[in-house]
Amino acid sequence: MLASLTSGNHAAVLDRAGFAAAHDATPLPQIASHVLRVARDTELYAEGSPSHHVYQVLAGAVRTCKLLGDGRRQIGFFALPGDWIGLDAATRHLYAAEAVKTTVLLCFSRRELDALARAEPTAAQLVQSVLRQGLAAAERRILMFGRKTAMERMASFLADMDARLADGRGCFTLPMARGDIADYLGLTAETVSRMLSELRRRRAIALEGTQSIRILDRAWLEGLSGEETPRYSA
Amino acid sequence: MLASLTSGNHAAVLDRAGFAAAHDATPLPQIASHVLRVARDTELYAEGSPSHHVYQVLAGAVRTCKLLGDGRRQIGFFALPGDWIGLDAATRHLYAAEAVKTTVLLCFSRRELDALARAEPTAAQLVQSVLRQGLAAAERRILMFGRKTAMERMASFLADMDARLADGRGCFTLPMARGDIADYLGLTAETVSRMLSELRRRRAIALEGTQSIRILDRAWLEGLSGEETPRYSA
DNA sequence: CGCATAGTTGAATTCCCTCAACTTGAGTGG
DNA sequence: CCACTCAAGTTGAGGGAATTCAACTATGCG
Repeated sequence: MLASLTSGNHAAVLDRAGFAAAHDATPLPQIASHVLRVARDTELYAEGSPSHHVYQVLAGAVRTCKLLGDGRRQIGFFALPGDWIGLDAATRHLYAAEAVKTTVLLCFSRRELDALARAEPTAAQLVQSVLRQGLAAAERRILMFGRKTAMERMASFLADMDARLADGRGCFTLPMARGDIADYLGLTAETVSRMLSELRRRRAIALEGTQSIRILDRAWLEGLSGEETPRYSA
Repeated sequence: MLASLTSGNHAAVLDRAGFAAAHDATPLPQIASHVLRVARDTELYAEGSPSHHVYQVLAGAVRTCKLLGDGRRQIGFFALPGDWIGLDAATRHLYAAEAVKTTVLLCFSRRELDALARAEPTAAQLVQSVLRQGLAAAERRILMFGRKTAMERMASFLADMDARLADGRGCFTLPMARGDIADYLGLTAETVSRMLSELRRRRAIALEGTQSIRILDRAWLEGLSGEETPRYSA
């Protein structure tokens, strides 16, 4: 069942021993799943490959990405613990999925999930909800790409990461490198570096090493990220 | 029922007379709907407003858009005949929706649609499929925004419009103005105009008036749009 | 400790935006 | 039907934000 998944990459399938504990994390305990541990830069599935499995991240981080002919790369999104991957594909994956660092995932059979969704309205609603959230995230990103400057993109990214992985005191460790952030934001690694330096100079953030970030001035950062047009307030 | 929808804009609600014919166009004949005719620039719903209705375009065109504080505008997508609008919102609309020109729509109650989706697996699957297609479109756009040049964006846009509204001989009439295209592609109206002129000079397209376009060299156009990395070919 | 990779900083370039002038075209009323 | 008007579109010149290219500095791993 996992042959197609493991072939061509270095994914290691854990046995069902370490399965029970992790299993509680998913709201779909009815159908079979495997826990998967994959190393940094391992490809979960290729761009354009048929969609046989769906994953939920338990630990680590995954990037979805797409390449243009000349090597330009775009990262679709970063999946962090709790996030789903591969649910968007109807039959084939538009983007590839790769582990940003050592990552643990739950792997579901797409066919079983579809069957469950047909039989169980609750499961169908879960799928619908995940899709809707993905669409909302994509739409926010479209605004960001179309109309935001490099600094505004950086601020939006940091605000997002702060919301998704901060410890409560505004501290978090980025799982991904500068180049990944650049390809996610539609910038270059140099520009990302410049923006981070600029933010540090203005005391909006503090950097410890290259991956650890502390948000010092969240209000200013969110102001920078541009969002603010509640024409509707009912 | 339609009070909340018509208040604050100039939408005119047609009576149920012209309803039967249009009704056949939707795959959801089980639940109540109204046919709506709205004038150019009419707002269907505002950015951030609660999501009470869902629409399907029968004729005309709708743009979804979002404004930043300083007036920068981003268009999310253009809904053409057959397309759904407002299904992406969980509770509130992220983007506003406005008619690009005189437009006829089918209007469904969100509550009824949700109820139907809960009761009828077929309806749930339709919703899921619309969401998935929307997500796929958004992901293509993310790639476009992140990594494509002005000319590549223009070529992608023309290829998309060609696929969605051409008459078979590569002729179609754009429903939207240059400024709308610009805000859709994350460019300025001037740049859109320059790219179109450039494409005409290179004999890739022919312009008749400002809205009518004929694709002359589809292959070259699609090459320009950048997509071409089938790493996977099974 | 030394090497390789990742990150930072600077200088020059490029692509697109801004601003401005001009042209086209659609709609209106004489 | 034509002239008028105003919005929309086109084209050019100049400027700015982000990229590219290159050098240098950290960082982490054997």
